[in-house]
Amino acid sequence: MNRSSKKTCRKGLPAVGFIPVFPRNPMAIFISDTQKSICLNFGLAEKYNGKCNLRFDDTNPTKENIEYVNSIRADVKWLGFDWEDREFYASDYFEKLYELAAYLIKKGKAFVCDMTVEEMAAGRGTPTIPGKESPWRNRSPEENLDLFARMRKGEFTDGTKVLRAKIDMSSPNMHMRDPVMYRIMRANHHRTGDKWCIYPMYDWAHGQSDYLENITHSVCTLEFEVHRPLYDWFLDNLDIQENRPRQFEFARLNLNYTVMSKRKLLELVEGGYVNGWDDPRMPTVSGLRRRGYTPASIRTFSEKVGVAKRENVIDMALLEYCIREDLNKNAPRVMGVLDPVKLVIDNYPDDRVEELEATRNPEKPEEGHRIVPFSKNLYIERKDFMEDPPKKFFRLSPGKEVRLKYAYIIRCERVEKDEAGNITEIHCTYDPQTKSGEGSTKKVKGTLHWVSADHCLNAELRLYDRLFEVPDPDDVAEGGNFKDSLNPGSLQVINGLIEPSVKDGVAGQRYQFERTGYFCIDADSSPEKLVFNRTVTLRDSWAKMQGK
RNA sequence: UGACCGAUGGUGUAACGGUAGCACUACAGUUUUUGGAGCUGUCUGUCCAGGUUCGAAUCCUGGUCGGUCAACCA
Repeated sequence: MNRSSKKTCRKGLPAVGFIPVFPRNPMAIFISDTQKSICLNFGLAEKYNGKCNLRFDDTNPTKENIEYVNSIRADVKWLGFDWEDREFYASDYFEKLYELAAYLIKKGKAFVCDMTVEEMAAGRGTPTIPGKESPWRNRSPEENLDLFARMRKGEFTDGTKVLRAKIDMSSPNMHMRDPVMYRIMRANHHRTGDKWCIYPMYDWAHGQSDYLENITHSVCTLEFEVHRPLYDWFLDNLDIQENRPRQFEFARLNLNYTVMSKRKLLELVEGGYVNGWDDPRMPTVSGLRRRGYTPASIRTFSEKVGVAKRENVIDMALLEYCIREDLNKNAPRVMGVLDPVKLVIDNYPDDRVEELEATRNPEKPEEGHRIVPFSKNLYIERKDFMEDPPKKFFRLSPGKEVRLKYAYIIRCERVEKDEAGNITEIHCTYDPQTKSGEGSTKKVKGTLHWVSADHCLNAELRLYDRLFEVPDPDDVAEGGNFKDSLNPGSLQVINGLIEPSVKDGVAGQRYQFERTGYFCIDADSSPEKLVFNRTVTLRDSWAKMQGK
């Protein structure tokens, strides 16, 4: 937002409501413009004590359908916004828009034009060359009114006539060169059925719908900036003085390591590079939802991103920060081993099983604890053991001690290997004096997560990573394609072992797998086959150190 | 070769004409039964040139760079 629009906001809202406006028809809400716009609109309304309407600008029946509307509605609701009973459609106003158009015709400000699409394109000129006036431009208001009425009645075939605003064919702003207001289009509309065979264009319907809804701030993305003079022209020529809506523009959101254009996203979906619009790698609301993002994290993200008119590229790290911040506070902890290696505690009784108390969430002590079974045979993370460790490796290695989280301190005595030299079993001894919570003062540098071999659950783990390997996939070399930089490792499916407490989790339940990352149960999961999506890893300063 | 819009650390975003702040990132220290989280600190910025002014990120002029606009799409 620029200075003046900000000032307008600060002054408070004249009377009622905010914004509205919905693009129609994405298969999914993209976080780039629609989501940002939703958060912005509803956020502003909240902040300035206004109201935000939800309006679908359904002016083109060939490009809209009820599923689009429903998916937008579901996503907005999921984000946590409530438009109460203020769900509107431009099609609610078709009759009024028709009357307003007739008003302009009577004033000599609009005319019916018989040019073909090609003729019109040819006569439009270019930004530097003025266009030519339509030969039909000077029909009388009476004739125009009659023709317009007959357009509505269906007396003309599709594409043979349009209603145009009479403005200025030599304007440097192409949108002011007698823009089309209505076209003839015999298409079934998802709300008005076959009642109409003429449909208003966006520019015509939009501002007038804002006016009819008493909108004060109509917010849209930057590319509509050049439409604003037309937006205002309609209001002026309709002689609207009171309660004039005003259009404000903001820059859409760009994120690195992904693409944001609908066309490219569609290409990824149709080419099978991802599994649909709600693939957890997609920058869509439904994708992020499935990935495990919370509505709160997306709203926080939208706030942190800010609003301005300059082009911007937001670092994916900010999005990740927002979800980690939320999940750290709210996700219950659980232990899960992604790449298991067997660990045997030689001095632990064969048939003994201890039920250990493990903190559910250290950020919320009031949530108490869960029970985790501990026994002689365990699995730990393969990378938590090194036979020949570098310095500063605080994990397990021969002769060294670590704590098994919530359990005991153990010492590695020896390892077994297969013929290829891979470690198959790590043999340890435990110190019975060091049980968690029993006051042992013995300190060790490292703490490992683990699962009990006889009690753990198998689970499919879908490890997601950024979709592209480069920050700006759109920046392609000659002859290249944005898909060239697709990250082949953006989805890795593995089998992991998880502590038994997750067995009753339902789809959508989020956890922190201690020391590894945040995961949520996918919709594909079942009691027979658990499936988790990795939302985001934990920050890993050890990995970072090693990377250097 | 037109019109419109924009330009503040690596990335975003603030600052009635009056101390350039906040967040993310990065780095360092501290703490820790998650190498997580927390806490403390550090680095890096007003596109350029003129002008107005006691004083300019802010106002003016001219450049430079970037974006947008020529569907019966939205």
